[in-house]
Amino acid sequence: MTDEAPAQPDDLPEQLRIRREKRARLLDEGFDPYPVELPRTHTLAEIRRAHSDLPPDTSTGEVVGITGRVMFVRNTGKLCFATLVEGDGTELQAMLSLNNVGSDSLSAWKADVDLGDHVFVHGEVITSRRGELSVLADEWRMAAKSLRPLPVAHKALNEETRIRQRYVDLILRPQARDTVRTRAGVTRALRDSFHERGFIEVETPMLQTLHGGATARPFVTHSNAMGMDLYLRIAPELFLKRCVVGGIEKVFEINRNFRNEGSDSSHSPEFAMLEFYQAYATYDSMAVLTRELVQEAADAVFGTREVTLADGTPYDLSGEWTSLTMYGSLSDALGEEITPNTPAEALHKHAEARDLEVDPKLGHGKLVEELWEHLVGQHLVAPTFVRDFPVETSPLTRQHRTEPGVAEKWDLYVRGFELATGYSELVDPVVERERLVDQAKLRATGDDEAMRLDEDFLRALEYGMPPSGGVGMGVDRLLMALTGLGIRETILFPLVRPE
RNA sequence: GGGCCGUUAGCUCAAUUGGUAGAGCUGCGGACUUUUAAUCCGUAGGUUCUGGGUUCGAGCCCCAGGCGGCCCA
Repeated sequence: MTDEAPAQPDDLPEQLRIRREKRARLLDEGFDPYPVELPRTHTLAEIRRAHSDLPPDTSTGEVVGITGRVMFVRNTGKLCFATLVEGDGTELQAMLSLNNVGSDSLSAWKADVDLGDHVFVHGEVITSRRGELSVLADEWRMAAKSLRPLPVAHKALNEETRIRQRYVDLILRPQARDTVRTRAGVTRALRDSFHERGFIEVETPMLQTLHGGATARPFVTHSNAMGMDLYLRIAPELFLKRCVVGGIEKVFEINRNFRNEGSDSSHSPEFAMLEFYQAYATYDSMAVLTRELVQEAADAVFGTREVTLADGTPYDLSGEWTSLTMYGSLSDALGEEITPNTPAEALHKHAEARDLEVDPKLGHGKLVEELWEHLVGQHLVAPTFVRDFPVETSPLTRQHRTEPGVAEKWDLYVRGFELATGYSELVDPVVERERLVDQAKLRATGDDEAMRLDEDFLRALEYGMPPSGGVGMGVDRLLMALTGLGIRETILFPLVRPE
């Protein structure tokens, strides 16, 4: 007798112990609770499709073998009903009668089958007297015994359990299943849209010796073989630009980024990112392409650009989307003109006047963005492009062709959050080096989100990158925009602390 | 990082001022050959997140911690 022994069946909660006993009893009686193969002839959906309009109390003469998870059981003395469900949520009723399966088999059904078990049922397709399409069993077998009771099907599971045990969420909640399919439909639609336009999909490194392409803290890991630290990428940008240098003039990547930050309703430490670049495009043409991508995804998944969000409210993604400028809309919000020449002190006073706490060390560019986000961005509901950002916070973006002090960069806002960002890319290697040297200085003063100077990236630019447009769009956020769900619902298995 | 709220049976939730921890569903036993979250009768199920403290007595009050949610930075 040892204290360290793993939990014995006797120590388990009653309902878990009983299911283990049922499993053991099946084995004792010579029935495999987890058989390798079962003679399934039809999916439940196939039977529903083939017999969609049978009147009540009909016998079809068609004999089938079906499988499904038992979600409801209604046992009576000599006639048992069970609702079977398959993975996509299709339900079909199984009926087991004393006359057709015999008393031993019917008793075994009542004794051994629990909610959540996978079962195989062989029999004739019929409708019950109430008209329910059913398979009237002449034989049943356990397909996979479930050892854990399912949570009550008609009460909402709490959010933590839904995320920690997504498999249970998927079993119980149709919307959890729908979200998986919607997400797959969206990534497929994105790829289709790119392929139709002649873009090539690439996969660039996630393990990087130098992180770059965004301002964010990276996750650091270590390569034993190389004897050096490596970074999980915070963005694919610098590699995709190397692709454009190399002549892949329409290129995209859909893959994971990692940022060493906390999570909330719109942030996750790992998130799916779409980036795409096109030679001889500008931030104007890329804005059009971005809108088309979102609209085509809505078409493909929902068949409409006027989508319905999870809370039932409509959201219109159709037509042209409005544009405004960052400085212009911020000036309107403050009631005073703000330009790239407005001193940081004046911006700090505006922040103070509005009880917006900001780091006193922030310079002009970050202050403008903070103020704009707070006063304008988070209130934008309809899809809106906000254009022409401060140059100093946009180190990879080309200076505006006519407006001094701003960069040809837009952010796309949807329902108050940033969905995508687009640039006319900075391709002059000399200017790019100056910008990255400035970032390195910021880094030296303690800004650990500032960019690193990537000599190989600069070398690539020195070979000549054609004028290009580029866009990054959060795929999880695209799902949020289309469905109204939080980011932790759009990600199948979000990061959670261990229990 | 800060503030607030939550954490109780397999699941969803109660529990008055600090005084024997309850319900529904689930489970278990029984009845029932047309049910639809079947119904009816009976019955079991608890380290109240963890560790300290106050008290005659703590699910409840105090301290520290874990996990989660919301708001703020």
